[in-house]
Amino acid sequence: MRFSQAFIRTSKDDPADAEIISHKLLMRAGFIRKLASGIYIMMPLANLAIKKIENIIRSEMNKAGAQEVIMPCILPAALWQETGRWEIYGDEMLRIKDRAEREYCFGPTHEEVITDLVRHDVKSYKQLPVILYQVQTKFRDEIRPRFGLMRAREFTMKDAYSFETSYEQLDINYKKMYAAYCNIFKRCGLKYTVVEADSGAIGGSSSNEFMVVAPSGEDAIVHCDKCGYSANVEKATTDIAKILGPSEKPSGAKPEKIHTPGASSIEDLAKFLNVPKKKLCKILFYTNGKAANDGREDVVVLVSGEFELNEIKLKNYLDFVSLELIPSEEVQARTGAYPGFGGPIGIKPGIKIIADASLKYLSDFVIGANEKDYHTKNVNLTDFKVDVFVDLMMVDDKHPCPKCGEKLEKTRGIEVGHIFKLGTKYSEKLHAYFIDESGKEKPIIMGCYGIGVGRTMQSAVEQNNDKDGICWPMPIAPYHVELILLNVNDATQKQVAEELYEKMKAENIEVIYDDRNEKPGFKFKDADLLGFPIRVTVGRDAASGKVEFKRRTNPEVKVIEIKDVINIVKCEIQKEII
RNA sequence: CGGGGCGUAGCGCAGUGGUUUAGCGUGCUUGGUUCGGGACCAAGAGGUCGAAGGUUCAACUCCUUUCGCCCCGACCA
Repeated sequence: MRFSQAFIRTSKDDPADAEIISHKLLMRAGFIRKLASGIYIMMPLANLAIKKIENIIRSEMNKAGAQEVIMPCILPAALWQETGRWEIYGDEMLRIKDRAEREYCFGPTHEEVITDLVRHDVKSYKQLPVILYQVQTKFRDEIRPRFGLMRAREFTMKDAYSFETSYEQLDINYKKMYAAYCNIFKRCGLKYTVVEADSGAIGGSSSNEFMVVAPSGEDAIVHCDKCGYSANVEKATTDIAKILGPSEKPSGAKPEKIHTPGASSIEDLAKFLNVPKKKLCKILFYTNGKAANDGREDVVVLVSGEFELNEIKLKNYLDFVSLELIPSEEVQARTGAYPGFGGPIGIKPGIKIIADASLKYLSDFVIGANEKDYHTKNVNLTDFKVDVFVDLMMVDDKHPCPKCGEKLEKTRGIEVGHIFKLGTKYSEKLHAYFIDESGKEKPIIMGCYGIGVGRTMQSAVEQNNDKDGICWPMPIAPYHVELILLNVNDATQKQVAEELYEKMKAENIEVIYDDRNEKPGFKFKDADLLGFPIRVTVGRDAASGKVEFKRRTNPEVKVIEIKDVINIVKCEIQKEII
């Protein structure tokens, strides 16, 4: 491609509405343009990178035995009504009507469609297992789109779905997809980590997220360098026993009210009583936010004073659409507890008491007495009723790894891929059944596997840039080589550059040739901003048969013989494309 | 949806109730000089000041409504 003819416009200024570096760079370098909030145009350069990512994905999916299909974007309401998600999906689903007032949505995901397809075409165990995938546009009406392609409303997703006759088969396919995903992100040149994730609303027994490590990531993750344990904080846990010590037998001492004036926080109380936080119990009051006459549900939550509550875990456990703290002035009336000095003894009947798993390690602990300025000490689990114990603690980077006890590291990540074991959630609702060897009808077991394509591209930029611009990893770079003619008025330079350009094209080298009549500095700045991995500069040494060779990420400039250019370039490209 | 901010030339921004012709930088066009890290000179083109309504002798400026965009939160793969 000749730069002079390319549809590329770069800018010196950061766009006003971009916040993170990758968004700024993609805008400045002319890769993407915003059409509306969360809706972007892929310019030619972005399209080239996207297509490379898609092709890496395709090759790995195909290698893993998956088959590509293309499902529609416009999906009829009826299917979604069958699974109940027409209502559940809520405002995030973009709904439309046709001229006959028939309802459709713009597909936010495709479990319903693919399951519908399979229920019609698969009848026998002999047709299973099968993995189908597509690379296609999704629309999710996000409450708050942000950071360019990171959280767009319209975006390209590779979504795959597996169908099996047994959980053993599902495990095999899940592992295949896991491995394919590792290959995909590795081949894209990304530094990524796989974390245990909460399967959340989609359900299922197991779920992993593929995270590109970046400080701007929207997800917090913990990682253990020693054993490799990695998890989203939504899901992560720790070695509670190691922190709280082995559970001791209750001493037998009777619960006793103690005066603790003004000590309503765990901090104050620990100081006032001069006891470690792990001898204290924290109590919190949550609600689903509904009105009293409209299905309101209030719950009491207990956590060891040593830990913070992880609201995401709590919300997922409760399956509340909304989780809110009960306003402190209403706590007493609604739960019977005294805010600041609340305790589980004396809670109104009917209010569920949920305890973090850490409570099992507590004995003779201190908790509020439901009376102003009083706590109760020597409390044990035998002194009140807990409805359920659930893992609700929030992991911190001072906590030990739940698997090996080493200290956990906390980082942030961008979720570029997510894989789930779905089980029979959709097959049962949509009646996607098969006949097994013994002639029995059974629901098909399913898995689903997604990759955000645009997000993957932007993550690559987020992870590979410097003060001058983007540094594309070779495998997904829109062009491998930028060939720069420094002075278009110098006949020798021009001839050398033109010949090199033609030769590179003939050798199928992906090259963009900066033949514009611009000053050298201007071209260098553009080249750095655009960030193609190899720069070949035809300048003053052209007369003596030499040009310059430079890698984007290496400041060193090598002067090489013109006759060697093709070989050197090809060699550099080859060694970085897996 | 709550809180905050912003809509003025392609982009980034200034600006003011009373010079009737709305500015700066950059980008764009033309001519010339330049040519190794975003050159210089000159001449140009480009705006219903987001939209609608109102107040006023007079509105880009004040008021109301509305649309759009960004940030924080809630929420979400």
